[in-house]
Amino acid sequence: MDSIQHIKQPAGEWKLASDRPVFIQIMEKLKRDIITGVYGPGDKLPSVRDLAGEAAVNPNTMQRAFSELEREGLVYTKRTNGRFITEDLNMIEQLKEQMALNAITGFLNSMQQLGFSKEETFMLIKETLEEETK
Amino acid sequence: MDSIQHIKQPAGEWKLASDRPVFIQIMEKLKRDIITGVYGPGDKLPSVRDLAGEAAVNPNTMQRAFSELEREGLVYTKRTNGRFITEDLNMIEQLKEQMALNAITGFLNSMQQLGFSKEETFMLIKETLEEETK
DNA sequence: CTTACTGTATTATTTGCTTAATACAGTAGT
DNA sequence: ACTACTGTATTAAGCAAATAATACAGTAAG
Repeated sequence: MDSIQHIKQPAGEWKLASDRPVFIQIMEKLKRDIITGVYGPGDKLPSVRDLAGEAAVNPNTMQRAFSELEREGLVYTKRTNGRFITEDLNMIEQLKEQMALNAITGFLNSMQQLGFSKEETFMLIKETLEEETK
Repeated sequence: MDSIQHIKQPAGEWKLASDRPVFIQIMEKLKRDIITGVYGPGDKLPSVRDLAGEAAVNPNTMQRAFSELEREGLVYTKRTNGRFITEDLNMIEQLKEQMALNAITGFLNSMQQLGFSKEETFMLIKETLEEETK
């Protein structure tokens, strides 16, 4: 068994922008990966160094993102063994609902600030979705 | 006529977050104010110093926001006299459409990244709007 | 002309994010 | 036991954003 090593899915790209703190963008991506099941409950995560290399950031930056995620309870650490996704299914579900709610209210607020009424916003969304389905 | 001075609407609050560059947030707010008509085409804007005081930021930061807006053509400067909103109605309309499009596509992307289908997203928006109207 | 206001420019300092280069203690597999 | 891997900590450096304190030239109003 000389280490085929269960290579995990690259889990999408890491396209990190420079207009916001990188460690926050990393947190957001990892949250999405948890929500969408790229990483399942209890799964072991790649090491800080590996992920840092994959995302082309400094290990310290990746470490910081994980520290925050751990503070929020989404991952936990086995001392010198590795990091794992929480097994609290409820927490994951709540995370998904909360992020969706944030996206929705944020969007509606933005549109309101631009002067669009609820009806107008609704119609624009409807049209956009219909066009994309074509 | 001793200057009642046409005191403009405070144009909303300045709630600036610390997770993104302040000068960008200022630009966004001013764009919204242009779009929604808080500042009309050709209107004279308050001075850099006044706005900086109102927003509780350094005059340099406000100046930077304006420099960028001017680079984009949304405002223009009369040397030592003041700054004015563009009179190009077309440009303002395009700005509104582009910001709306950004909000919409950004939102739809976010929801997709969270694992929601177009149908689910549509239903969630619909429900949210219906609840708010109650 | 004088005064008070414009936008603009300059220099210095601080703060937060990121990178870099190490180092250390504990664990797993051989 | 040895080796390779964990997470973690430390120190130094660089960078961009923001603040602060000025200064200057042109305009408008008295």
